[in-house]
Amino acid sequence: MCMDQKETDKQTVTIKDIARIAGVSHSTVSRSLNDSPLISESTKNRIKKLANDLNFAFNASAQSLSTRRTGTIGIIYPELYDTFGNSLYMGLLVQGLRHGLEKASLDSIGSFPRNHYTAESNIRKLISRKKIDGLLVIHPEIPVDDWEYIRKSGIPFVVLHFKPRSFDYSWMNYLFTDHVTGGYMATKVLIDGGCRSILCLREDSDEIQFNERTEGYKNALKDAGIAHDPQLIVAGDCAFDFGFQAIMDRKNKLASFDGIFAEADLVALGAIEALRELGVKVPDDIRVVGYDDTELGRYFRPKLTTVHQPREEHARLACERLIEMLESRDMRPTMQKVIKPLMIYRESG
Amino acid sequence: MCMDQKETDKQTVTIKDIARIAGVSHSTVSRSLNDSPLISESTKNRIKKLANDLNFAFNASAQSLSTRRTGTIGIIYPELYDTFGNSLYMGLLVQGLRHGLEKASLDSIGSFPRNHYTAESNIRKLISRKKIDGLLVIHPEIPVDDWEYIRKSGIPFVVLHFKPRSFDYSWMNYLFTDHVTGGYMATKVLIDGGCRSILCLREDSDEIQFNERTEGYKNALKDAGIAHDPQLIVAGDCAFDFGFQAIMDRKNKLASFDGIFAEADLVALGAIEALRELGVKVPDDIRVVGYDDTELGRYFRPKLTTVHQPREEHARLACERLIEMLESRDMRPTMQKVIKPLMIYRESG
DNA sequence: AAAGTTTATGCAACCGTGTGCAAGGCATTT
DNA sequence: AAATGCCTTGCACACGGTTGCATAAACTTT
Repeated sequence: MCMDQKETDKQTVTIKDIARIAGVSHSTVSRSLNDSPLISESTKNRIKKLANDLNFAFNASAQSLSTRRTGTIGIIYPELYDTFGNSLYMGLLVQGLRHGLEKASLDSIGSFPRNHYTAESNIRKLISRKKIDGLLVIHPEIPVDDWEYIRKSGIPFVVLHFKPRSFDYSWMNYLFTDHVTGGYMATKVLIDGGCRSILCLREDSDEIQFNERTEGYKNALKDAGIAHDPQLIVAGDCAFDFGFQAIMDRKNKLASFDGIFAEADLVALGAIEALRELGVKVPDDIRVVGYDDTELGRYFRPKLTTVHQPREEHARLACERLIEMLESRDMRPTMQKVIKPLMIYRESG
Repeated sequence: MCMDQKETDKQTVTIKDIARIAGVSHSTVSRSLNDSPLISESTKNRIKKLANDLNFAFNASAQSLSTRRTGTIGIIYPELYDTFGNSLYMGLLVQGLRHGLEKASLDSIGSFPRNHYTAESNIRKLISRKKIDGLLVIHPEIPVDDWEYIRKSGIPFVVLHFKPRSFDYSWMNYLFTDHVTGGYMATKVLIDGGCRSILCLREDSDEIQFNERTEGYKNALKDAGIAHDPQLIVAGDCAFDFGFQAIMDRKNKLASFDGIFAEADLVALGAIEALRELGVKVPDDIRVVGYDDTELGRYFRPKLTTVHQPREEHARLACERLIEMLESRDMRPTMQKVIKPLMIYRESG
């Protein structure tokens, strides 16, 4: 009597349904839809048309179970709200990765290394439960046992942006930025602009990338024959307030430096704001160079001279290599790139 | 002789392996690990211990195929790089959602509504292929046919932040911000501060949320008995440069307004920068109020007075409702919330 | 025309897990 | 001692696909 029930409850169509309607076996349907050369063109076309008419779609779970391919990649990246500058950079990088994966019809599960609530390893869970085919890792703090697990699992992966600390990455496929060169270039800009005493505002952590930036800073000074003054290196957390406060703390000895290398754009902007309030002109009195080339630096006046990390290129290359690994199953570290950053000359430095 | 082969190639352990080793059937293992009351405590414990020793993990695909549950939620959200302000807001919101889902052991696939390369609908694909159990939608531009598809599919979902245009959302579970009130509050702050001619810098689109903000602006003027001057509403794309340029374009008639309501923080900051260059004091000469409470406004001087949207609360509530729907299968729109934003009083307005 | 070859299809097993139902074992009841 | 009932477990099928192998049909070759 009531047809609604049947209409509404209609299960989604499977290859068996198609097989029944077309009067063939479900194997034939499977092969047809997968474009197997074993099936005649005429049958294939008939089946394909039918599948299309019925709005057929493969059941991803069933297909994965059978093929051992999920069509999903895990992207491990840090919480966004750490620091503002990073959050944007990270967002854009992940965005780029998503696009790269999309091109190959791959979905992406975004995740943090550890579960926020149970301290369980999200990475292990995704791998062991076979939810993903591969991994893109962008995180400064992957625990050693997770690295170990990733390695043993043999899952294809590419590491981006953050060099693993306390774990050997020489066998991995990776893509980093040469922050030594970045720090060097930034400092060089200041030196070339006539600065002789350069304040370095750096992140207060032993994250490799910041150490490298500082190393580049020191190298540039040395090459220019400028004695390195440890007093001029100040550490804090990479945020606007650190830059602002660092300058305010020194308002009575502003003459002690004539340039500032801030290891993050946001810190540079904080410093500039403080200088402005103190009536110091940037870049006329003090030059300032940032790092990261977040959109921020383009907006504010004076426009920020900064170091650009080529995130689009990073994202593209990483996806390409990962997809290659998925297909070839060849995990050898054929991509170990350390990309040189780019100096963006604007007004502040 | 050579055991390595066997050790290395060891397939992942399945419940059948456990069954064989424990000398029981795989059903017993399945039931034990799922804590079925049908199995005796002693057997359960034995099996669980064994599973643990063997590092067993369920195969997600197999489990999904059988249970029709993937444990994965799709999050549809816009490209990050649209406008800077939005990108950050979006990132934080998505972050909050991830955390909410994590609490219930749900993974999340992030996606855009349309594939960037093939113009195919990512939403339909995720649903039809049964890759996800539910959907969190944060996007101003979901195509009508996608909405239609979502509705027919019967999949649980919650809409956040963007009211669907050109599609009836009265039957959906949603969580929006009351931007009329937001616009009203922002404008009221200016009026209370003594402003009588308020420039409104709005997004040049017919996105509902911006229309609402403008509506609130008009309402506030009306309530204050101020005649509304259409000349004072200027549209542009919500970015720093729009705010900057809008002021620069009016540098000869700065006396024609004494307050600015910018419908996005970034626009407000652009305007403030322009005013600063023109020697106009904020808030002494002209008051400025922004919208969104992106971290930006906290940093720059004068600190931005702005309208805060409670994203943490949005994220939490949305996840709770979605999880509830997943469990109860009751899709009725019991959550239709329009949350009032919060005025953040700082220095600029 | 018979044998051989190619092409197209179906059968059945498999991927790893969940679950209704039957059945065996044991304790309790009559 | 037989009947009853509960607790525990296994069997077998289902979930929706893929794929090796057998086989049937069509086409060549001699």
